[in-house]
Amino acid sequence: MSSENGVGEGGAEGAPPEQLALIRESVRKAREPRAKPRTWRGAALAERLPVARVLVDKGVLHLDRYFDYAVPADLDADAQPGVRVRVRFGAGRGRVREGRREGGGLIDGFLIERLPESDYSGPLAALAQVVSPERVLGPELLALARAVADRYAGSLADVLQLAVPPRNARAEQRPSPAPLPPPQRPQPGSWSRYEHGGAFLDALATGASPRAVWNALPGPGWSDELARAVAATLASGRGALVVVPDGRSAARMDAALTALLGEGRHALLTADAGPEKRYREWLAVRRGSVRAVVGTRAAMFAPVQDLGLVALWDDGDDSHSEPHAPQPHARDVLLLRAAQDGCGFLLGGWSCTVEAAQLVESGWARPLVAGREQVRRAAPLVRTVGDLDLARDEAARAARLPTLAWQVVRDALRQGPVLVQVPRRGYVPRTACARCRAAARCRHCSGPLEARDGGALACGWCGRAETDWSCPECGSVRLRAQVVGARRTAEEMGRAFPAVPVRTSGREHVLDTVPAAPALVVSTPGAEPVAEGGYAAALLLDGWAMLARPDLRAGEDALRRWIAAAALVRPQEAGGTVVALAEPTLRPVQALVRWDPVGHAVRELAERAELGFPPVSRMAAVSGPRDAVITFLDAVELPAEAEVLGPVPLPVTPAGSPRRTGAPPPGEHWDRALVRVPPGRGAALAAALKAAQAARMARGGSGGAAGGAEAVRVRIDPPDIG
DNA sequence: AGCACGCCGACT
DNA sequence: GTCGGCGTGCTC
Repeated sequence: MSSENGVGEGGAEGAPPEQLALIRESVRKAREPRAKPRTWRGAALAERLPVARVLVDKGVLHLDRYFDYAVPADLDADAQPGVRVRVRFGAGRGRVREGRREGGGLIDGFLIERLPESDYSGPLAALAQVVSPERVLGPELLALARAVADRYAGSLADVLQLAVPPRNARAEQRPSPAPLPPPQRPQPGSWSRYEHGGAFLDALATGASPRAVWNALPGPGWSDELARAVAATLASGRGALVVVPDGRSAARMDAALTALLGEGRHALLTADAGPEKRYREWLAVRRGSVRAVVGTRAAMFAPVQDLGLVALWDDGDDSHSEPHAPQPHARDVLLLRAAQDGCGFLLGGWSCTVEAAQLVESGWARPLVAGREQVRRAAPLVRTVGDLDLARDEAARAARLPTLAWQVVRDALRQGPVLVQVPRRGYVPRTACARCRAAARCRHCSGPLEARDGGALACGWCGRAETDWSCPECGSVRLRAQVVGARRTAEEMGRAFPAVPVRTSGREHVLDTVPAAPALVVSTPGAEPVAEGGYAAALLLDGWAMLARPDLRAGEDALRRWIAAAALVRPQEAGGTVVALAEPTLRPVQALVRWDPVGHAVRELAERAELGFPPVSRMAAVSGPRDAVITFLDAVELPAEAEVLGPVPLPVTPAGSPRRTGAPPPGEHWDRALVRVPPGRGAALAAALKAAQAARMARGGSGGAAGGAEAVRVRIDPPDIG
């Protein structure tokens, strides 16, 4: 103490400033030995590899790096790479109490690796605890999580929270069953309906890693076909992973796999199993007891050993998009896995997304499709009712149901159940051409035009006003915001066919299946029950509502939902008919009539490339209070080719409305800017945004999600961008 | 987010 | 000469 004072004062009086700084520096140095023993002095350290590199489980970006801890001798055996640990973290420099340095509270982390020494110059704190010796985080999963974090400008800790389920001691105690030997390779089954179906299975069975975009034929065959792809992969001695959008399709896959391979060869990872069961299944996969996995979104990270195939069903379903930070999409996570592990890849659905088309277009994946003859045999007859038909249809005005629709339903009800697809509430379109219903777009950046307060028209992306709009498709200068009362129509349908039972399936009550008996089954998109023997007919009532949405995906989404309903209808040769209330001149409607979702996706892709839309270019959204967004954009060192659109005000969330991820907190005024980069620059964009985010966190900006007024949210691949 | 550090003004 | 304000930066 007195020596400190002596050094500080004796030389400081009247000394020039540089010398003062020098003296302060030496004071600091003089103190170091007391506050920082160079090696940790508590219990004895592990003899070999006494340093543990730890990922501290805090999602904050500037903490997205490893910290070194000393390994006490008594934890040496358990402290292996991949285990969960607890460490003291935070609390500034820490205090010295009873000869030990103590930091702040205990927090969780993962032990990444053991090292002979640390490159950290300070003293190391000791691992406080090895939570359990179970090595949950293997090198492959770590590398995947790292890649996902980079791809989405997020933190490794956030991704690991999605990838590794919470620990459950009881599940860990139970030993997993012994692995079964590989099964026989399966027969091709209905894969023979596809042009290269048999070859695809052969490739998997012989240990190759084919990559395909599979346009599945309508009907119930898909789950058995996917199961055969899994079986072929298992037969090669490798593991397989199938991700499906919801619990119902997971249950179908579960049944198909059990039918083909029996019990015990696959794990089912879905959200509705309890935490213990879920962790037990996950552990069985991680330990190598089970080589095949079927599951919903979270299963995309399942640590399948020696992965030979990743498969995704219906990638256009938005439940494949993870709502938690950094909001990765199952398709992209599986793409990263395929790239990392060099495994097979299968992207399948009845319809086709633009992203799927891009994988084929770029040559990365091969198309796996059926010939026209097979399509004709499997698909129902599709008929449309457009404006012209309605105008000529006197009866429709009285009954509020087009004559054609009424006739088809009446006839079909003699043969079996009829599906009626009605739009979900909340599909409120913005602006579209009043004549041809093409979405109204900004002439500068092709963003969606929105009606502002007072009726002025402005771009939802770049904010530029539009005073002189005319439709580029048909030249009309009139706009409209369309509203459809299809729900009412569906109710009235029940009255139109009073002798027939009406069943409904929607958000609250989702029916899984309906019997083959005649019935009207009214359902919102995505909740359609499967009918035993197929529906005799389907009526699609949501044409305008879906197509007039300002979303980039409006056409693709509408087509996907129509096809999802129509695929449950019997083939045309068995009398199956679909009536769509939609303008037959519109592109998605034509694609439905011709049953050509792939052609539709390919044309959409070409258009997106031309307009600079994702997925051909990559976009990121930056949202938050206007000033924060502007400051942030000022600070980011964007790649040279990046283009910033906006910021523009986001709609204010009304108080009491359901909380949506990405939406501003109720009552707050937020802005959003979009940043767009050309193909190939996505990684650079993500890196730049992440760096800027980390910098602003460190600079005393308040934390991310925790209600900080200054924080901005960064989202790569924002959905609903207009 | 915490929390300790350090550099400034008011006080016994 | 010492106490305590808050602004700044680190957490192995």
